[in-house]
Amino acid sequence: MEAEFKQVVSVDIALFTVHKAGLAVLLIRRERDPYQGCFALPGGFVHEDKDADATQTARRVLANKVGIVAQYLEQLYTFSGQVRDPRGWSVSIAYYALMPESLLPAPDDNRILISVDALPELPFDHAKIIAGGVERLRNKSTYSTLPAFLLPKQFTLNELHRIYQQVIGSDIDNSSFRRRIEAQEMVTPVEGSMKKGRQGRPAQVYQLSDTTLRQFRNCLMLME
Amino acid sequence: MEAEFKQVVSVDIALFTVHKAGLAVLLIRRERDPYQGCFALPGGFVHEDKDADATQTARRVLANKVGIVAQYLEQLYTFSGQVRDPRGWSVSIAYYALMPESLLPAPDDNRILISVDALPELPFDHAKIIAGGVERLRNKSTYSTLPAFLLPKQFTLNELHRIYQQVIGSDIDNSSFRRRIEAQEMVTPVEGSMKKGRQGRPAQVYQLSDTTLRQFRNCLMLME
DNA sequence: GGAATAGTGTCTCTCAGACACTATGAC
DNA sequence: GTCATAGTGTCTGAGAGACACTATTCC
Repeated sequence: MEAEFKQVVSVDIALFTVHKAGLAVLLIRRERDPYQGCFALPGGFVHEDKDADATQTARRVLANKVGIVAQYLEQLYTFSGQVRDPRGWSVSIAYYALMPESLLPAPDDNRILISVDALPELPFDHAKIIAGGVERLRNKSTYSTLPAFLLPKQFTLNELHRIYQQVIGSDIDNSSFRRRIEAQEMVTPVEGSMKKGRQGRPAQVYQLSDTTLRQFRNCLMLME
Repeated sequence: MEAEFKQVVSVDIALFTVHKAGLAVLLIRRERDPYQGCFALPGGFVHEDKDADATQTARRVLANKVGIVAQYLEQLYTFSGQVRDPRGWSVSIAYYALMPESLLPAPDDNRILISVDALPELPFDHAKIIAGGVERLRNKSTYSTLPAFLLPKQFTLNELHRIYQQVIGSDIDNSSFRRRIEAQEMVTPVEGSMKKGRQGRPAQVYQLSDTTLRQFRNCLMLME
């Protein structure tokens, strides 16, 4: 009786990073049919026995297929229906994740970073997933420090400023940016830590404040 | 081989309306186990043969169990895992919907409206679904005309003002509110249509502008 | 000193909240 | 006229963009 209600459920993840001064997404070559050999988002089936919930599936896929633990992972939308997969009715729970490029394994023949402004044609709903992820990320960037997860844990304000501009794809006034970040106490200075570049004045090093990290965690907790 | 990957997938809907001057959600008495006889959100299994996708499942459930066509329906979050349902590993795609109270069937023994501030204990993840829906609705109310879907298609600005206040649960200055609504061209006046109350000056009748309706539709389309 | 990067001060314009005001109906 | 509801005008303060300015390092 219950068997007739069961569906194939998978998870797909748009992993974003900033690469070559712009927002990019990770694509991997598909090992199996359908679309074997094509580039697509990393994804996999939900396994009742291995995964406590779908978010764990997403973490398992990122660990196995990309070899990372994501700095930030958020559920995006669930796509479903008869036509999205040639194998028939299916459900895909889409996630997006953020990582600094420095913590990603080097791209190779089976794993590439592609600018979100120059995407090839993609199988399933993957183009929609990426578009939705970009929109959510850009939107959240206007009122939170989400792009900080595209940097290592410690960063300077100018690095954060640059990554914001690369995420939203347009310029932000540096002084307005600093005012906003500091007024909302989104970051805390790392005492005694200054970063020297090749030239110029050394910069104060910051990290996300406990308050900010707690907010991101609560925001996800509410839904899990 | 594929059978071991299949999951039970259902849809649950938090249907919001404004009732007794506050935001309320519809609960119906469960006809079957588990939790038979308890009040819970309307929901049902996805049927491959009847539903083109999960949003269609949501519409079918609202039609069958509540007898309505929702003015507004949006996917909220997908809950999954071993522990959320006593029958075992399951997936529930949660939606929220908005309706004017005047278009809902009268409450009875099996169908009640409960203030979101005075919820009883609820089965499954239903408390989380409602909390998530309330948060998304309140959040979207700060920058869109979403609460208009809690009113009939035509309304006066003061009716809209009242429903905003009831949704967010606090007062908004009337003149700021009108400025905002008119500046962003969210509504268009219905020519020659004035609404008389029992007393006082008659009010201009408005409806959501085509631009606004298109925006809501696009926002959903991106994800479907 | 100059070039490069980090960080600040200040002006202006816009917009939201507060709240006093006017307008038009029923009685 | 009063009461009730609809709708407007105006002041003020907070915040964003523009942009000129100072600060600290390497060479």
